[in-house]
Amino acid sequence: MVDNNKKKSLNFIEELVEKDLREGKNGGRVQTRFPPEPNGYLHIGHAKAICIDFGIAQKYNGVCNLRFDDTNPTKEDVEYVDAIKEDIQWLGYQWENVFYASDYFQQLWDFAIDLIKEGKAYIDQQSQDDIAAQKGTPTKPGVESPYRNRPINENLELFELMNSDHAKEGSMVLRAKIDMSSPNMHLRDPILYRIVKTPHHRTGDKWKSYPMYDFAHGQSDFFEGVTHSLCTLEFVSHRPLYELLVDWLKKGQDLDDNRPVQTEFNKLNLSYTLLSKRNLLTLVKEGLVNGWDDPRMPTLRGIRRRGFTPRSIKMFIDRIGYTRYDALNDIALLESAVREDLNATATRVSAVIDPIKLIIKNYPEDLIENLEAINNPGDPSAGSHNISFSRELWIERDDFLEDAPKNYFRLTPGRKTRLKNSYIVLCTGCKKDKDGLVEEVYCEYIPQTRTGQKNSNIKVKGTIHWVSVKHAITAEVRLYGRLWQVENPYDEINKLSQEENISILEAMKRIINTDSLQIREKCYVEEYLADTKPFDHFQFQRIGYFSTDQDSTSNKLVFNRTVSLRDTWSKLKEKKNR
RNA sequence: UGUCGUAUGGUGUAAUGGUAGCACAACAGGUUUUGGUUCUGUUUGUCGAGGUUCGAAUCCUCGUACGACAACCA
Repeated sequence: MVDNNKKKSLNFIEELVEKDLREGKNGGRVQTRFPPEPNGYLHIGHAKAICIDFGIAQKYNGVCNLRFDDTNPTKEDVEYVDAIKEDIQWLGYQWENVFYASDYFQQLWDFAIDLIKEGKAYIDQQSQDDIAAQKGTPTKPGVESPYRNRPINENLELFELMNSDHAKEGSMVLRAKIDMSSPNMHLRDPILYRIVKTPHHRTGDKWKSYPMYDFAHGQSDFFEGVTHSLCTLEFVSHRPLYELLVDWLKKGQDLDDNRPVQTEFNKLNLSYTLLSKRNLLTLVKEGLVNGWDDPRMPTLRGIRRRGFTPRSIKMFIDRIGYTRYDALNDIALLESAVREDLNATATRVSAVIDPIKLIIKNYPEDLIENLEAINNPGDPSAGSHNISFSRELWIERDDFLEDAPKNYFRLTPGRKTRLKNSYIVLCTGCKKDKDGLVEEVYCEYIPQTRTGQKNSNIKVKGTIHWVSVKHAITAEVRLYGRLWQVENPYDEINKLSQEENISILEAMKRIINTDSLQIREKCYVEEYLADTKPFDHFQFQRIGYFSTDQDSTSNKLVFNRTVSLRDTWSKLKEKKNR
């Protein structure tokens, strides 16, 4: 254990686990599971679940298994199974075993037969609509199905039929006989099995009927020996059913020992971010983004491509915590976490993303100086690398202003500015085209002011970065902004589509930020970046943190902006303008 | 009009009947060859009304607000 004086307080789940351990429950065993349905890519909301599922097991010397909840073949695919595994491992977690709910299809089927024999389940042959209508509403009790008291033998026969070639989708379902007037909708004779004729990605066409989530989940937990079944708050109302089915399964034996207990925590909501799987699918299908791994997507693949690190995601999740309050977390918290991580680890380089030429009039035409650039000022062990300096440099258009206010610390005629790692220069003027757009900026360097030289300590307010024109490598830089214009896109989309009677897609189009991707094709980066590999992280000094894109090659470098640096200067400007 | 759940600064989260603390954000200042980092300081909070108690964010009562639940999805 790390010796930290500040005791970090436990979240309510850790407290529960410690209490169970103290009381000797389950023989001191802790077992969790991460149970995704393989029907899409994992997103940052799943990361929160992954961190608690695997984290609890790690912390309490337990086991965490990966279980694919693959009970609906119409939505699932192996493609997702592999992607999910990769994403979990990228986050830095490793499961003990991989299980599939489909491994338990036979056991579940046998259990269902037991229930039928005990008179606890029956076949309903009504239409979907009729069943829904009889279900009542949260405030009105339901009505019992006319098939509810069908003889057991008939139920058994029909259940067998449900798994035969003669089964017709929608013709019948198996329901639990519980209580149609329960205030809890999930207890109003929930459907246990339905007929699905789509082949399953693992069991092929062996099964024609598949268990519903509620019939598979708790039982799977029980079969595996899960002690702590952690899930999100929307399953709170499923818990009584979960418990009832486990009771039925255990037939009253050892009721309290080695029984999986469901505990719910708040799912992740992030401002300006959409995390609904359905809606994300729409984004991809409609081409509103460039695939699941688009750096604007909240999928783990998107986030990774954007340049976020596993550590930053864990830091973020650790900070927002686990509670039972349905919070909306500020995206700024995630950004601050990645800045903190990258600030400590990213190599500082120079890149000019809105170039304009700076000519040092009094510097020899063909002189090239080799200068040293510190890799990370906060970490001396990170070392340094070389950069080339010459008469013509690329600088940011922003870093010159012909008519500057007095608090502007960069190039403006008559003022001195430091060129990072190099000389102090005196700005002398610029050349403009016929439209008044600045084409070139001129300056003179001041001798003996280079880093390490005798006049290098002259006080200058501003320092700007640069890249030598002769040595620069052209690169493409992709800048990302928020994908959504509103703080809570999910709510807004639903509200819009309801109030204005438009489709979800239409509603999405209304609030999407059409300016969320800005591609800068002609940027200049220093030679040091020539052999960068995809997913490398850098700080482009004075601009932000950037990550090499997966499409980047030595012929065409491509970088993604992960997040900008904190920028008190532009904040200052904004305030003035107001 | 039911059941369940939740309310602590702008956001999130601690305090487990005993000094309302932390992170992010914001603001002010110092350091700085990144208007970055870092350091120092500041502002802002217990949903309301009663009750129990020497003492309540915490326990009780009644309100209020918000969220979840009516897929042959998970």
